[in-house]
Amino acid sequence: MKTQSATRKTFRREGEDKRREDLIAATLECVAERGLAGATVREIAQRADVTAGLIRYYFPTKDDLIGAAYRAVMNRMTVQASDALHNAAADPRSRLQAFVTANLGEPIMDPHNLSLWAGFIALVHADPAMAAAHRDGYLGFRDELEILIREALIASKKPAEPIHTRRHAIAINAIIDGLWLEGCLAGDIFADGELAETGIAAIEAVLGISLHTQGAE
Amino acid sequence: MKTQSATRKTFRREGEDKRREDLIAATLECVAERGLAGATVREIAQRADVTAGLIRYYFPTKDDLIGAAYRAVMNRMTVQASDALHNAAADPRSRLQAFVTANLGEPIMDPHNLSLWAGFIALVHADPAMAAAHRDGYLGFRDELEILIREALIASKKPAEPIHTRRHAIAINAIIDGLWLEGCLAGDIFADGELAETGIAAIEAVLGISLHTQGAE
DNA sequence: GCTCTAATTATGCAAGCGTATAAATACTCC
DNA sequence: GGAGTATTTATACGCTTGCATAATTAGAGC
Repeated sequence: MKTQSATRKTFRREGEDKRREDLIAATLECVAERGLAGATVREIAQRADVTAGLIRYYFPTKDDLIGAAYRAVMNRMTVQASDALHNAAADPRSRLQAFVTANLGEPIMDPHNLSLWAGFIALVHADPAMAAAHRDGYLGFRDELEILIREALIASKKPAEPIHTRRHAIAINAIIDGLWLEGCLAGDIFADGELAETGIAAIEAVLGISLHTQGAE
Repeated sequence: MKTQSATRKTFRREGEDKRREDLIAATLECVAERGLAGATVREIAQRADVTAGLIRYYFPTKDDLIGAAYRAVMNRMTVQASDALHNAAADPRSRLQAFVTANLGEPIMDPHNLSLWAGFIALVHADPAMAAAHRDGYLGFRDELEILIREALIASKKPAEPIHTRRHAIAINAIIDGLWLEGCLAGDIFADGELAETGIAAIEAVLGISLHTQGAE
């Protein structure tokens, strides 16, 4: 109907959570499409179908919104990878394989995610709070990986002391990160599933075990 | 002396190459210190001890300067890695090892380089020209790596057909990139040389050969 | 040493930015 | 259904940005 007043925008009052989520989602859209520089308060507001002033009602400053968006992305990727674990078989080697495959396929291996990630990483160096947030995320990921590695090694009757698993976790984390990077940047020059396969093979070589459930060494 | 006029800045005419280099260097300083957003024409000019207008005399647009700076960084890292090869022993395995070690140590593995790299990568997605520049750099690096791998495999009497070396190059490139990333982001949580060692060990496992000259399999 | 030109400075402009603040309005509660 | 309040809009301010352009000057060549 919007015959309300003359021109003033009609609106609905949404719950605080809903609005925050919408604003974060709109921010991510902006960053994905036009980079961090394209994520202006006005553009974000327009995408969330809201006027710019409202942003400040929910986020004291734009940087707070950006930071929240960063955490949302990292959290989303982490959750997606963990989901893959829940749907995986019980064998630890299958689980590790599922984890790696999930991280090296859609929707995690996506240029948009890289743009977001890179944009934030560039800020890490200047902003200590952001740096801390990032390190936590990184170590959390590596810890989760290290647990998977340990269980896979044990299932293959290989030594799995911390002295081994730590170094393996570092190396395998690098393999996943590196391949993720390559796939995000130039996914089109790789065959479908090639990066995941390459990653699995490399990890098998590093650990000296097979990740295919039957015929494990 | 500078009693020239009243206030006007005194200046010298520099060669075109010198000025371009200075401007690029100033740009890199800005990006490294305060991120891409901190690299404004005025800030860059100030750092190059020049007025802002001059930038446009050498670079049609700011994006051109940014692009040139990106290429300069990538080129610098590439050259530094290649330098390590020239000082390496003749054995292909030693050369590969030297290449990896160089990429996973100072001055290549440096937070500043990561900040620069990440800031630019964030733009790749939005700017096709930058995307092309990046892809060239990436493929160049991987090709160089693939040659080293092939020669190392041959020296160890292993199969070195393109079908093998391509996939190995992808995997090993990922290992190097991933470890480089980890080292740049959180170098302080690793022991000295730990990442390089980890990388060498992982690469040896992937290739199934030893990279230490004596006692090669 | 004068001249001429290319390199450099100085100044200004229009647009877009984040943020502040006051006015308006949708919803809640009695 | 009327009052009150939390949410939302609207407007404006001060800054910074990239870019354009005119005025100046350092240095080369004769």
